This record gives sequence, C-alpha cells and structure tokens, in this order.
Amino acid sequence: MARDERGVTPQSEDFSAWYNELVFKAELVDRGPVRGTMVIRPYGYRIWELLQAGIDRRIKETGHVNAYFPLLIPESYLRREAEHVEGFAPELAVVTHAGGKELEEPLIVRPTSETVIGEMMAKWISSHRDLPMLLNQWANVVRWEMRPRMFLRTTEFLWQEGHTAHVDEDDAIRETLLALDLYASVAREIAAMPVVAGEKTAGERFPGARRTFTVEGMMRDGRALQSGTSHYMGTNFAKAFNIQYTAESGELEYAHTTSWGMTTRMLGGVIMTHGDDKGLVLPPVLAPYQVVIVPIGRGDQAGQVLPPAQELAGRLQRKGIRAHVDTRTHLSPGFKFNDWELRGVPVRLELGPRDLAGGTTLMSLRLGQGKTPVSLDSAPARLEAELGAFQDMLLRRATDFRDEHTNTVGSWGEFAEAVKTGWALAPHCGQPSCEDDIKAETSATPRCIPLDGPPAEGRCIRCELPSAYGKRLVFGRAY
RNA sequence: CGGGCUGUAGCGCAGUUUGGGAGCGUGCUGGCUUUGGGUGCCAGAGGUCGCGGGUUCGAAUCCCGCCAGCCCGACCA
Repeated sequence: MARDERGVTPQSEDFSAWYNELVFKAELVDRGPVRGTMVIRPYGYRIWELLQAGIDRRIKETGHVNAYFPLLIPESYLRREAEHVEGFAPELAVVTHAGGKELEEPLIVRPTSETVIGEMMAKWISSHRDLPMLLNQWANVVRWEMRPRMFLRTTEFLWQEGHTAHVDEDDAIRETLLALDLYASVAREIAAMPVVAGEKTAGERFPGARRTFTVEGMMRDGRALQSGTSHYMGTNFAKAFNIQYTAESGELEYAHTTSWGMTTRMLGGVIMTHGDDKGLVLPPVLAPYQVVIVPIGRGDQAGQVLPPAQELAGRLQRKGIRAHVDTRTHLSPGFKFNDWELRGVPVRLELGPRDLAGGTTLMSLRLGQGKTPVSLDSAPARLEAELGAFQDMLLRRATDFRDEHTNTVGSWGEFAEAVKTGWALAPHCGQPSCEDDIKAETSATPRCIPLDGPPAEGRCIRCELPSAYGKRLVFGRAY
C-alpha cells in the first residue's frame, strides 16, 4: 500500500522523522504546554510501569530500600560540591518566589538528589555499623535542556536514583559495578537491548564523580544511547555533606558514596532498538498487550464471534498473558491490523467464522510474515512459548544488528567511515583535546571503555600517541 | 543560545507573493452499507488563522515583539 498519513515515515528515509511521528501516533506521549515537557499517555505509561517493575524488583533483590526525598532543594546545598554545581548550573530551574513573596534563599527543582540525600545520610550515619546504606528513590527530576526530544531528552523526566554509602572505596566500587550489572540485565532481559557495559572517559564523567560507568545500546540508525549510568563519588559528597562514621578502629572516617540511575529515556531506546517501518515493536515483557485478538464477523456473525474471542482471551489471561480483544465495531479488521502493528503488539490473533468452524485461530507475529493457524485448545501454551521466543528473537536480532554495525578499525579513515553507520572499536590516547578533535571531525565521541574488552595496546587512532587504556574504546555518534 | 524552516478544524495541508468570501483531504457525529490487510454512500458538526501589539475603512495575508515545533551546531540521562 502506498504510504499515507496514517502510517509513519520509513526509517530509511528519515530516522528522526520516523521516531517523532511514531511516539505520537502510537499514543505513547503528547506534548506538554511547557517547552520540552512530555505527557506520558496511558499506553506509554504502561510500558514504563512494566519496565519500572523489573528494575524495582532487582533493586530490592540486591538489598536496597526505597525512600522519597523532596523535590525542592536549597540552592546552598548544590554549592557545597564544586564540580557538581558547575556541572548542573546551566540546566537548573530555580524557584525564586513562593507564598506571594520573594524567597530569602532560592530553591532548586532537583536535577538529581545527591545533595539532599547526602545531607540526610550525614544525619543517619554515625557508625560503621550503619554502613552500607543502600537507598533508592523513584522520582521526577528537571533539567532545562536545549534540544528536547520525546523520552530521550525532556525537561522533566522520571527515573530511579540509587544512592549508597560505604565504608571504603572497594565496597563502593563493588556497589557501582553491581548497579551497572543490574542495568545491563534490565536492558537485556526486559528491553531486549544488547548493551555494552563500560567506563566513561574523564570528559564524559558525571559532575562530582570520581568514576562513571555506563551501559550503551545501539539504535537502528547506528547511534549510541546511554541507557543507564552508575557513579563512584569517592568521598567528594561525603566531605561536602559531612557523611562520617566511626570505624572499628575508633577513627572518624568519611564514607564513600555512589549513585546510579535509569530513566524514561530507556523507552526511547526500546523504540529505536526494535521499531521498524510499520511502527513500534515491543518486547513481550514490556508490551501492555502481548496478544491482541481481532474478532472477524460478517453481519450477524459479529455477535457470534465475540464470546469465543473473550473466552480465548480469558484462558490466555489465566496463563499470565496480557491478552486484549479489540471489540471496536466501527473499524474494519484491516484497519485494526495496521493499528496494532503500529503500536508494536507482539502477537495478533484473528478469530472469524472460518477459524471457529475448524477450532483454530490465525496467528501473526509482529516481525513475521504470513499467518499460522493455531488450535484453540493449545493456544495458551503455544502463545506462552511464542512470546518467550519473540523476546529472545528480539535480543538476538538487536545483537546481530549491533555486531554488524561495529567495526574494529585500524586507521583513521576506517574510523571515520565506521562511525557514519555504527560504532568503531579503537585505541585512544586519553587526551581530552584529542577527543574534541575526533568529535569535531566525525561527531563521534568515546562511548565507553568496555569492561570486558580484550587487552589491546597500540596507538591512538587519531593522534598516534600510545593508548591510555590498554584496550579499545567504543566510539560512536550518540543521542 | 547561533543558523535555517514552520505554526490556518483532532491530524495533514492549500490560501499569505498582489489585504476584502476561511477552504481541501482525513478524522469526528448520525444513518444506511460493509467487515479475512487501512469499506462505500448520504447528511452534519467543528476554526480566537500560535499569542500580543501596530498599520489600515478592512489583516490568516503587511510591520514589530513573544511563544511553540522541526533540522543543523554548543549542553545532556
């Protein structure tokens, strides 16, 4: 069928137009009245809830507890950690008036909560027996962004921020890496995104952090998306907020803190990792509807098809499958097929008189071609298996895509070519100015120093000074 | 914040050059018809022309300011 305004611009024609149209047409979001703000609509919010549930479960399984800290932060708190203020100053929203008058001290709408949480930790921690302190909060934060994009960079976004305090560096680093691993497993097992876990170079570090780690995913246009970050703060915040404890030795020591976050940006990652020209493709774990049943009836038969469709949905639901019957009577089946494909539903079942007569239903997979008859009796077990296979297939497909678009490069020419369509694995000298040159010429940046990258010496791909990291870095253009 | 483009019915757009009637497609409502890949016909509702100011007898149209969106840069989860 010729492209019309009911579909989306094909990815190959204009990837960002595809994305921008899709988030609205799939009814994931709408625009808020304030620049860069986003209304997350029920269909989009359900996906977030499912992602949230998976993250929250893992956070709790690893011994963390949830709490909630206030939205408004005294400006003076931010000033206490020099790099932190400097890093966030340009993107802060500040409340100067309240209660009908100007405030004596302006209040910051939190861009992140290190400072308030640090202040409270100082109050709650006094002995090594109070450590580690493993906190997490689910919250909204505000960062005034120059170029907003739905999910990827919005002025206000939702996230989870873990904040922990530890007796020493070893324990804090262990925590930092544990959170990173948690994010990698969330990305792979829930979102079916094959991320690369690694450390950021100095230039890409979080303001105030000693070390920053990241999981990076590859989108279908070859660009990288930072999908979760974990920071080791050293004693920077402990010193700024006086988080001290008495050690077994009786000495007063500063705690070592960490923080880590995963955000609604992840949904942008899901869209751009799996979506195609027909629209969204949702991993079953995150799909609000895993199976949609389209009843097909002609005239009087419409009424006869509905009860068996509902009955089938009920049997699927009892199996734990999120099944939905599309009961809209004013729309043709063809319209519904396209509609649910746009919205990324993994499996569609058609149920009409012909199927009922044979005791079957016609199954179509979101990325498959053709339709397969499935007996109604075996449907719950069959669909459970199909959904599992679909989830696995998405991860495999995304991994293959990522690998096909990742090149180990041996020259600057190869590097420049590689980052046009994907990632380049290359040695680097570690000089910030050299990173800048690379960015200026190719718009690629070091995404991370992969944790499991094999040792590799050699010379910087750009300036030929000796490699600073002992292994190759992942370079790519990023969101 | 710099450069370029845009804002007219829910959505997509024409009309703006050369000032005077607010239109088209789709969607929406009602009815009939249809339903296995975006049904067809008939009737109908729906717009402060992004917001504010100015010029004019008269502004969607000309001028100034602001807001929002898209693309390209600097910032970022």
